[in-house]
Amino acid sequence: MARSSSEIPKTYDHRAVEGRWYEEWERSGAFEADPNPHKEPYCIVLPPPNVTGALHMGHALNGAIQDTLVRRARMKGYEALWLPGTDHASIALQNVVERKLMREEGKTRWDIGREAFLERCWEFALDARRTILGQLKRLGASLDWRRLRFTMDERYVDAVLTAFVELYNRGLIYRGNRITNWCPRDRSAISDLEVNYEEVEGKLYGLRYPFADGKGPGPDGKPYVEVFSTRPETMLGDVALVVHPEDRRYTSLIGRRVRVPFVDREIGIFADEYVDPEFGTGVLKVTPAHDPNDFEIGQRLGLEPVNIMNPDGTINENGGPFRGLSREEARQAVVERLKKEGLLGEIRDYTFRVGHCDRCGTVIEPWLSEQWWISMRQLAEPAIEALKAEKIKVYPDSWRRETIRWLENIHDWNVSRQLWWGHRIPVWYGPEGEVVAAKESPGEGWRQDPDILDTWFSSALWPFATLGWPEQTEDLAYFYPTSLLSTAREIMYLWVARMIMMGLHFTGEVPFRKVNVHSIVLAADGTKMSKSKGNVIDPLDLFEEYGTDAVRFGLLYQSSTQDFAYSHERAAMGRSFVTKLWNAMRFILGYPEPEVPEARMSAADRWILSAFSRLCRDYDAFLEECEFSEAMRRIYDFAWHEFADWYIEIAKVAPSEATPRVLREVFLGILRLLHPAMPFATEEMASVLGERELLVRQSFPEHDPSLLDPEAERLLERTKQAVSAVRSFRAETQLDGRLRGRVPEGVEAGVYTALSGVEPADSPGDGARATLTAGDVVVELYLTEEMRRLEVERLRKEISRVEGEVERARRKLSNEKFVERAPAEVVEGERRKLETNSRLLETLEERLSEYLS
RNA sequence: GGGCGAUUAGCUCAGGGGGAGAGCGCUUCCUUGACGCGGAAGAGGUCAGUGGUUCGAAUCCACUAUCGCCCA
Repeated sequence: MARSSSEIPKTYDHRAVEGRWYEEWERSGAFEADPNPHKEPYCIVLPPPNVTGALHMGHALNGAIQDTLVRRARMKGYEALWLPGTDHASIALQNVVERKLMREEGKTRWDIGREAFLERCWEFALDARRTILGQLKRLGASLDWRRLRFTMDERYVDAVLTAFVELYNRGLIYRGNRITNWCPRDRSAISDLEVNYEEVEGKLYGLRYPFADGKGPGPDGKPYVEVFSTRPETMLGDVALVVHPEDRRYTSLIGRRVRVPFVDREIGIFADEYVDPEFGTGVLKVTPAHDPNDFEIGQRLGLEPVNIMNPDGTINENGGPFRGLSREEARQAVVERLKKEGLLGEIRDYTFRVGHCDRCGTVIEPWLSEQWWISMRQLAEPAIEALKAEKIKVYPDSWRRETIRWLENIHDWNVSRQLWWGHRIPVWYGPEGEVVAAKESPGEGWRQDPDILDTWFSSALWPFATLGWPEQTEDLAYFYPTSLLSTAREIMYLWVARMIMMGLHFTGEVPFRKVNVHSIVLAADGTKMSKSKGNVIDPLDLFEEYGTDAVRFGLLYQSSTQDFAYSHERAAMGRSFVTKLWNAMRFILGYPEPEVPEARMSAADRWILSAFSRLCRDYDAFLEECEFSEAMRRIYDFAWHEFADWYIEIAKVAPSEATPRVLREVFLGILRLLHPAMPFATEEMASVLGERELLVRQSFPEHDPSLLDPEAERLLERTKQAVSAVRSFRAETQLDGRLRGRVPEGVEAGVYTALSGVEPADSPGDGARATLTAGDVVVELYLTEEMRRLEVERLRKEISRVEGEVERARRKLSNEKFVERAPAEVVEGERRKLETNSRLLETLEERLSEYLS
């Protein structure tokens, strides 16, 4: 039921509206989607947020993007499913819970044991999940909540175990003793992608290894070999020294033996191509258990690694006198004792890069340990093919090529973690030393592997496991492959590439047809938002202050391929836009609605309908190509600067019989187009306007070519220019009063007269005449005699401007090569410009000479 | 070290071979019955620099500088 405008407040009150509409949408089942043979499917799976934190600006942006696409698809008649879920975030959540445990009870996870610890994790996860899901509702996310998934759900766990067992049985998963990125605090391996390298200012220590073979001093006459290293403590695990085979300085060293101080071990000196003769002394120490390159050298030389460290980063029994010390203490102690024994050489300042744990910041130890690995080469091949063949489109495309590059250089994936919160590896060790992979224990006396899987192993199955895989469900058949995945680029490798590989492996199809890689929302100062910098904006605060739609619009408006700084200013812009629309609605409510059958349309009516129809076409195309920023710019511009600034003004002063209908129709069209991006405010406005059906269920406006009317558009364009010319004239001359003038040719007379306020007249009488130019329109105003001098001045200025135009076109056209090689329409355009400007110039000069005579 | 991207109005950003655009900010005017979270009219850019390709370059190419982000 429509209300009259006087009862409606001047501003839209988001606080009173948003919650109500979300409930209404949910109640009416607007977000529910099920296999429907009469409709085309459209499906997006929500990148599952971690159950560790709250909604941040990145979630808000990505949510706005996905919601816009899903709501649009729904309105376009697709069976559109946006599937919600959350991720258990193994290492991240475990870290949070461990810290909490330490803070509140002073205990570690080992103090309370695996079972009790997992209980705490569950408690925390369920609680955090409630928070973040509630926040997604605040965002307006049109998710089908009946289908909520969690990576630790029973069914999901089954999918994870099924996938592991299948890969294992195909020989794609193997166990290997290799160098891993070890986090001593977590006491777990982590993946390459979870290591952050940072530059640190450190030292390079000269370490001296005395000869132990009794063959006298080295080529430099010294009784030892000096080697430079940033990590003296690792010498305890040295198994060899190496020099470059072509390094003449050291040829005589090859084959000799030296003593490793403190641990009573003699090691040989070998040749290996890996050595950089330019670095340090050109001699390298080899510690295979604590460096990936050394590990490889050790293998080439056939030497047993010596592991000197415990899982917690302390020195183990192989470290001789340093046993029990931490890495840092051991370094100090080794250096001191070397010094005492005269085995310490030069110490230099040295900057190098050290890996830190992505989650807890601890310095990563490259450490030899037994882990489960997935061979990636075979899995990557089909993914590379699919990306090359563009079976998956990526926006922007540069990320498709980046992902291919990464896949082409892929390393095997370490999937085991020595953590507790997550999917326990379904490998069982039998009493006779058997090893099998199975979802359940093969029987009495079998022991399950204590490790769990990398979180990304389970996330890699997300697009199909959420739809029921490994069962061949109706959902899976209907909604898979999904339509699109929207994500931040920082997880392209970590997650997206792996979903593609796993999707192709387990279902034979790509998991999604499109990938949208969205920008990063930076803080107002242009740097990354971070808690430590204190520049984080909480989207919930913005929702509260400006309204959710305003924030969403602001985000989409700035979301192109570049990262962007988001500030209150953008949200304020969105809010102003909502207010503008709101007041347009109030105007329409108060606008009379005479019932005129077969009402004739004016040129202005045809113009706005034509422009609207073009908007429908362009706006939809931009959304299709994930160009959200451009789409928002278009509709903002149309709604504000065409519809409100001009059409509403025309409706006030020069309406036709059809204007009430067109006014309402176009405005409702704008609301429908905008609904996917700004769901709450548009739904509210449609309701206030008395729409019976919820906007969320209405259809998306389609481009209607029969409404295109280039002639009406040209006519109104000229009329607007003429009106603006008069307004400029008024502002410049400060002539506020009534103006008379001839109605220019080629404009819509009624509109021009009403909006310019120029009273039509046929002649200037005794007075002066002002000649204004507006594009190719000449506007004549009749002025009093006193205005003559002013007009002479104005005319001179105008003439010199137009002369410039004529000169410019003439120069271009006199360039033979231009006429010859430029496209015909460009040349034609210049000719037209020359012609109209010449005519204009003639008119202006005529006027001037009249005045001067 | 390798790769990718950016450098456009005071600020935040679009655009992407054929006369520089938006929002905010700034100036002047407006209590016009949709809207001051507004209206009208303005001011303000050798589109980072240097070469090149082209009839024509802010736009394409190369190099340089500065700043990001990825990967070693």
